Amino acid sequence: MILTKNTAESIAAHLRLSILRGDLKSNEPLRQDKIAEELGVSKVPVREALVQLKAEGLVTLYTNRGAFISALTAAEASEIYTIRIALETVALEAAIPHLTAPILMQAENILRVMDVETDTARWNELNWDFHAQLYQAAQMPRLISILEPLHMNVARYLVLYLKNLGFQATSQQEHYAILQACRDGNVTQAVGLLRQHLLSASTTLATFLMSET
Amino acid sequence: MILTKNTAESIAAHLRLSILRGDLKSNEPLRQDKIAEELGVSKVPVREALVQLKAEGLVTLYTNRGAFISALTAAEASEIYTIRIALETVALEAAIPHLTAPILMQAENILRVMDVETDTARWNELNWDFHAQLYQAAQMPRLISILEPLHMNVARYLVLYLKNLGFQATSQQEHYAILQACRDGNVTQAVGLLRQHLLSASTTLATFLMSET
DNA sequence: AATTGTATAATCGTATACGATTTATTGTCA
DNA sequence: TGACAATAAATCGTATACGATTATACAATT
Repeated sequence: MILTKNTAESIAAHLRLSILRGDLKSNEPLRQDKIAEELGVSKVPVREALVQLKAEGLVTLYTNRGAFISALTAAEASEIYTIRIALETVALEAAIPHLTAPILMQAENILRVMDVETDTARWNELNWDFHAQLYQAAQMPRLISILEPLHMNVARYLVLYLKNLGFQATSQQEHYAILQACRDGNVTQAVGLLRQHLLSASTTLATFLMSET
Repeated sequence: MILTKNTAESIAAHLRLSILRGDLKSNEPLRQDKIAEELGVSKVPVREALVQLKAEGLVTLYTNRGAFISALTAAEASEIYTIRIALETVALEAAIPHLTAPILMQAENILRVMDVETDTARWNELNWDFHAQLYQAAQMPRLISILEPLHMNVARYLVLYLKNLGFQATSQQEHYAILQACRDGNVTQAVGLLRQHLLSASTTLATFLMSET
């Protein structure tokens, strides 16, 4: 019943983290033999992992040419945020009635850790943890499984921008505001704040991607 | 640059169609050896196809136990429709300003074919073709790639219900109404009609899934 | 009769091997 | 020198083989 991680899933998790952490950059080729050798496995599970990552949009597969880290255009980033806004507002709206004290406490704890986290990649992970912590109360696992790869797709670019400015500070203010609205059970305000939060991240990323040629 | 269909993708397409057409029923096991033998290939590409279908939610993989056609509970079906409503209304809204005469014509042609189509499985495919025809004008490929498997997940159950009642007739009326609103460029009405259209399908499926014990 | 244990069969997961395709390199000719 | 063909190298895609895991059948025990 429990699905123990097999080799392919472990490889996928490893590659996912490498992409999120920026160790693997956009358009970089992922050589099956090389990955297999590095991890001490054969190509077959590596290929299965790549198929999985392709479904998540993190890599692009070209037949007989191999796998490459997907690059995001400004238009694609904008599309992802449009989707995220549509889905995350639904998730939060559905979640708020089911938020309990322990959930809110845990969400706040994540924010407190983020306040003092200096590693941007780690901060990025915690960022999603905070959002996911709230959304999971909606009891919509498929919705979350759709959101997760969308988040990762933009997060790996945002992480490059994080160190630049006061993005993290602004973001944290918005997080605390959203959390407070959730505590108050104010659905309209919480959803509105979340939309603004995502929109500001969207424009930040858009300008960043534009500047990159 | 062009991605020619490799063996795994062909197998995935074949299995997808078998699931949609109801040849493979819920909870039915998918034996890798059997599929490989039937299609005259080895297990490796079959496994890659199964990983792909798992990502689409059509099959569930248990480690060392194999693949099974995913079964849908009433709650999961409801969740899928919640997601679809959120995304498809966004898609239609974004699409309407870009709808051209040829697109509208093609959409109407699909509806005309559906009017006289007796094979429910084929009708089901055309149903998605109609919606996708409109959505594609939104220029949001990732949104459509998310919607497609969601549609297939519920369509394979709806097809069982189609023959029963005047579901198809009602559905077609709604389709024509949506199309007309699109022609008029009336975004509010089109989106409202679409929401109603999906909601009625959702309740239809919910009652059907409830009746199945 | 129900339950536990064991042997056997079925099935899965992955390493290895090899042919097919693409990419890089070299060499030839205008 | 530059374009282009031929060859070599790298890489991919898939079949085969085999150990590992799980399911099944049946005997032994309580």
